[in-house]
Amino acid sequence: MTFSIATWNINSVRLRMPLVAQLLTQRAPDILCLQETKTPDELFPHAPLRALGYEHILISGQKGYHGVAIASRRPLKLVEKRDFCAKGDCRHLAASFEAGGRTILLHNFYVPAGGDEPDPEINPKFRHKLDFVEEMRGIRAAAPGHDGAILVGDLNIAPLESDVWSHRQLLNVVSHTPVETEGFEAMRKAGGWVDLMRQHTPEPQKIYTWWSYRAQDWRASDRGRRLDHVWSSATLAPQLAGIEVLKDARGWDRPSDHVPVIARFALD
DNA sequence: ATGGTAGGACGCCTA
Repeated sequence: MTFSIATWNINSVRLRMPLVAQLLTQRAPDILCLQETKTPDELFPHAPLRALGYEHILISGQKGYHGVAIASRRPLKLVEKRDFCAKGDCRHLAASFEAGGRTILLHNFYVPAGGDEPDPEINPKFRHKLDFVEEMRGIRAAAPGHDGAILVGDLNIAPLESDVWSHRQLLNVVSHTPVETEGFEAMRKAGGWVDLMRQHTPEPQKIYTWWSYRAQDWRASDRGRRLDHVWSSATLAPQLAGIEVLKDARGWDRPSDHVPVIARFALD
């Protein structure tokens, strides 16, 4: 059997529910992970997701900022909503589900963007981002009681040179500074996670999942970054059948500045 | 070196 999971920073789930419906209708992933839903739980748009067959929905939302959600065709069990950095932000959901006879643990993350100034001494938002990534070391790919784990989300860091349009020009830009990229890769490896997008599309091929709203012509200038990620435990990495970055979604009507990433697994 | 756009909520913060 094949199993697919999509991740998308949607930048307001209420405003962009028509785009979510378009994605689900066109690609029908088994599970959709959303970030930046910007919607308190009591106002989350359950009905259109259920109507499309996504009857199992977990949400962690707050008014105006952040917020993550998981919508699934198959049953989900809530495992954890962890309050990273104890700020009360809604930036994490963990759930387990069954696929191909395996019990899989899924983490959905929205890592803080970190502000503009890449100095933790003068910018508390950057300090928060570094602390958050450090705390993610506690999230392990080897999960007791599970046969494998998947971690997706907007991690707001582009770790490799080929994850940005210009490594040299972004070295001092938040999302690609050495303190972020080195801490990020160290955290990923310490947790036992495999970077599935790079397993499927090795360096030096460029991968971008985000293009700024501020570009005059995002497609022409193509100054993108890979801020969204799909990781798995080593137990699931050999089953990866493909990864697709839906660049076209950046050109949809009133788009998010991030595009969906869909991973497909072939589970026996 | 700078400013550029977008969303939530309605002044200004965050991305």
